Amino acid sequence: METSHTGDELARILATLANPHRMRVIAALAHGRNYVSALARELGISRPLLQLHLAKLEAAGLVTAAFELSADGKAMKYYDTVPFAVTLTPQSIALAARTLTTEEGNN
Amino acid sequence: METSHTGDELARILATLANPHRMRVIAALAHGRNYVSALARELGISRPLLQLHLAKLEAAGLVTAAFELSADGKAMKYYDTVPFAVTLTPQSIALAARTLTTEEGNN
DNA sequence: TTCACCTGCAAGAAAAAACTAGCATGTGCC
DNA sequence: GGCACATGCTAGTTTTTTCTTGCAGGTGAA
Repeated sequence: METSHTGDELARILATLANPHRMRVIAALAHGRNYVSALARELGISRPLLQLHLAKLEAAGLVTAAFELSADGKAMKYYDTVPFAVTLTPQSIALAARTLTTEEGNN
Repeated sequence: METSHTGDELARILATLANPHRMRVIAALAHGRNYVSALARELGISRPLLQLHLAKLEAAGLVTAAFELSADGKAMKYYDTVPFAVTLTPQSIALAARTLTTEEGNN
């Protein structure tokens, strides 16, 4: 299920996952999709903060968002996890590092 | 080769790997061990900066350091990669998230 | 209309990470 | 001694990330 990532993509994925709040978001969504207000209550964090983290997770391609109308006509934004599988080894890091574009330093 | 990590350990590993310089350090060391001054020249970064990154890599358990005397009696600090293999999936993240200690928010 | 729920956004404060510059130590060699 | 190489550390700046606060919009139901 995993296309190999560029160095920049991998760096972004790792940076995104390396955050307690975002790990908990992934954990919560792994149990099933949810909309942001309910998720904020479940995790005990403010909604703007959760939206920030969800935006980063979505930017990294780790979750997806979908609008849906609830039974009573409210617009709900549902988030769900994207199935991903990334294996980290010194070799996989070395391979990804070849495609890093981050400024000057090529090795 | 991988003992399962706590949430905090995993977060630290990911945060450590999510940096272009440190990815390049891993890549360089994957080819073979090296000492810090030579490594700094190879990567084209300042030695203090490299030392900072090496310290973080070592703190995360991704590289090891060993002192050695060169032929002409100079003390050299050699670094090498530690073989690691971490697989990231929504499920593995969810599992690790259970052991996060980062303050208040338990889900 | 008012209340309770959903969404979005942005400005500013606070905290953490990255990076630079500089000085210290020691060695062997010319 | 002076030069070239190795190491270590720290103080201060810059940059990035995180988080709060507060406001905007919308819906349906009492």
